[in-house]
Amino acid sequence: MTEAGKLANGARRRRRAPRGQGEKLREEILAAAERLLLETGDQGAVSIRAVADAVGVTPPSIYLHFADKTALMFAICERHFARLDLDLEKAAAGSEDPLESLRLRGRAYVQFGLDHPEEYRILFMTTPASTPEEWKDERMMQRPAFSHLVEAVQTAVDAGAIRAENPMLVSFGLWAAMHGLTSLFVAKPGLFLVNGEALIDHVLDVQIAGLGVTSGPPAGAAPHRSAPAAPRRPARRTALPGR
Amino acid sequence: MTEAGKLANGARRRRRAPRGQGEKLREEILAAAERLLLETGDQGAVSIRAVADAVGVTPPSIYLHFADKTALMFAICERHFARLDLDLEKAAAGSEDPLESLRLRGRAYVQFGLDHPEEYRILFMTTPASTPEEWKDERMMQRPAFSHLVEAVQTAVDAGAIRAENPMLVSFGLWAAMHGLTSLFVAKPGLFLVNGEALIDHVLDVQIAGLGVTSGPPAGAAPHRSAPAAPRRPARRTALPGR
DNA sequence: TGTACATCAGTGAACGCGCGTTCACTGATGTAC
DNA sequence: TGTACATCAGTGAACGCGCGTTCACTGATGTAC
Repeated sequence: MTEAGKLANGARRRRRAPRGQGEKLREEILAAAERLLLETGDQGAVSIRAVADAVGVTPPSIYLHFADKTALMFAICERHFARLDLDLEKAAAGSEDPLESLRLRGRAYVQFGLDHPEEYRILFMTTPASTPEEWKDERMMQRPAFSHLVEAVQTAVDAGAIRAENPMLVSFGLWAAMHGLTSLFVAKPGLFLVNGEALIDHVLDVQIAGLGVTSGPPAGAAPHRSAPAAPRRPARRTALPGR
Repeated sequence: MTEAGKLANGARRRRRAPRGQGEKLREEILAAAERLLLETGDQGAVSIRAVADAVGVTPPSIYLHFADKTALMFAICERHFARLDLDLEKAAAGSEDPLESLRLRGRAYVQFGLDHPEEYRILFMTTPASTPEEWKDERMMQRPAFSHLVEAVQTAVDAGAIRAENPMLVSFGLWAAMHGLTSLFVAKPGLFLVNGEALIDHVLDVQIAGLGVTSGPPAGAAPHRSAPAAPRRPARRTALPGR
């Protein structure tokens, strides 16, 4: 039995919310869980018990506001997903030029991952097995963060800044490239021997330059003196996603 | 108490190895753990107990051959890392042309991730906190799989096929791009609405084309009619890895 | 102004689970004499 | 050829742990009369 007014860990117990304001605890739980996620940098360390402790409340209280642990984890992500879109839109608005706008978007994306590594991991680096229905697979593509990217690509295509027969494909490609950088930063913080900023710039340079040249029929594709453009090889059959 | 000759799960008990061949169990453990990892697709499901059961042996026996669970997990990866390098080298040898060779390398990389998703996850998508010393950070860059990539890039530069002031930077960029694709395939198998093969080809096209154009001073960088090349913006200060 | 009562935010204790790991031990196999 | 013994691959039982979740309950707060 713990001393009255104290929790197991010795922290002060939270004051009970007045009558109509039970919803306040929900917010406190979310905030505490978010903080834990960032501090520990470990999704596994964010247990129902740990969150309850951090809020100053007992574990069962969590269930007054969240159906189960998964619901809690994804409530956190819901917020960050909305924020990601906001960040990207704000960054993209930084330039009128479609290409530069795409660059800004790309940089903001990586920055988001650096600012919220654990959330990024949950959103984009975890297996769908632990993902609730509404977060599955295709549903993610219909989120604003992605559809806004597709629109931005389309804008650049319309302006003639990049050539694209298929804006969706280009969007996926851009996303994959930035995600590659971001997820490596997140998973292996000490990995890159080169300057991180320079690497981001380089990847964006290559993307932008490459998109101006290719992604249509490979007409004037060969710049500099280079070997002849590689022939499209027949698709190797494998367990690839997509149609 | 379980029936003699049976295990808890009812599976046949493995025959004890003859005198000098205790090492055989080590191989069997590795094989079983690998199989479990692939079947369940869940690193968490591969427990010491589960592996022991699969081999037909009791949990303590595992400790005759591996110091702890981490040692076991990374012994599995050690094998796959070696195999990744092998796959890449074999694929790259498929063409004399430096650019095409790079493409083949890239495709083989993605293929490796598709063939061994859980191992890929452990190698490249997990946090360093759970990574033993010799797998940390920079050490990974000294592995053959990466140094071979750097050499391949250098070869392409020497042939004049791509322009690169810094082959290391280019290698990281290529790796990041392919890793982006691979890790999304691994983490979100149903995510991509577009054809997977086409996406891989597209990303490679963009990379190769972009590398021919940029990565030096952005001289003749603007193809087609496009907005003027974006000025190098000053580095935003943040918690970026690298120097 | 006082009191009985309904509401509801939260508690306390316990559940069953699977985990990694340790420790003293067994018993078949091979060897020395 | 027979027997005592050393070796060592593997066992059986238990340890303590933290986890997600459930259930009957409490007690401060506000309201009706």
